[in-house]
Amino acid sequence: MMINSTLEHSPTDHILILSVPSVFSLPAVVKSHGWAQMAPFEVLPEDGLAYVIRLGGGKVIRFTVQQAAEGLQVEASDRLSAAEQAEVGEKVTWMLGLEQDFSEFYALAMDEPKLRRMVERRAGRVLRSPALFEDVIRTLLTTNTLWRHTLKMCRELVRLYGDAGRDTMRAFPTPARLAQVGEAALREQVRMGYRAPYVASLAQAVEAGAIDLEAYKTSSLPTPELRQELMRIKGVGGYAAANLLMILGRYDYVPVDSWALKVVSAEFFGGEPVTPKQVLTTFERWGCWQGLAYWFWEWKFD
DNA sequence: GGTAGACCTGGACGC
DNA sequence: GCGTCCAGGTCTACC
Repeated sequence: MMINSTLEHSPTDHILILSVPSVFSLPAVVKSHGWAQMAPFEVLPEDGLAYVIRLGGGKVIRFTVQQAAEGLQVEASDRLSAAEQAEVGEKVTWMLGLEQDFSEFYALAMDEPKLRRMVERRAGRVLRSPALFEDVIRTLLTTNTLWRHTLKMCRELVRLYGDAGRDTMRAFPTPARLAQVGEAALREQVRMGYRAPYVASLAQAVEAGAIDLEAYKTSSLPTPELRQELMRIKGVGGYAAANLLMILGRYDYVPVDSWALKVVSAEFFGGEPVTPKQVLTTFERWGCWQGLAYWFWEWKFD
């Protein structure tokens, strides 16, 4: 797919400057959720970001992103051709959600004390992987396990099956590679457990062209229908679908997990146990922004 | 539409 | 060292 890149100029053949929206914060994107802790992402000092990417031509590079006075400075580990610079610019634009506008939500959120701080922090964008395939896999790895296990599975996936670049850098594995690796190896080497068949079958479907995840980025489907499409992927239930919809810039659903039950209980129900339905009802009033309102709510439980 | 049980891993805990 | 329990979403079968 094509994202309108905000590439402003390239001072050298490995440094790009991207223009950013007037309301934007790189630290807010980096801290938006746990993706920045997952390989091959890396959090840099002062909330910069590094990522190892496999470009369309197969070249594997590492790039860093830092917020600078003139915009975002993207520095690659290798010299890039003009086409590669454009590709990196396009990917970073998508990953940081530079095309998104939150002014409508901010206007509503400023009237809610529990959301005012996120507006002041210029938050709202959630960090994305360059390809939706990668975000679906990451999301599958977050389900039904502890965070440290999620991080371990992702790290092993990249270490064992990611394409190698210079030094020790490795990119996230391609669908083709994971399709070839297969379920048994994912189960035994990555310790994915019952998630292994889900990851293997998704990789095979993407590789065979049976599912076009990238098309979802620009899909004109209404959100409920897009949600149904996502939930046709084995292993993607209500929570995972809502999470992926947020990544796709659709905020009509709240990703209800055990944490949501806990914080909503503490915040709105005096600590009494709540059902997923009660969580959804609590944020219903935020309409097409309810996912964001939930995600950036200033929980007293935090 | 709602519910129960199985699916896995890895850490904590008791013996 | 071994066994048991628990946390964490989704799937499937069943009502």
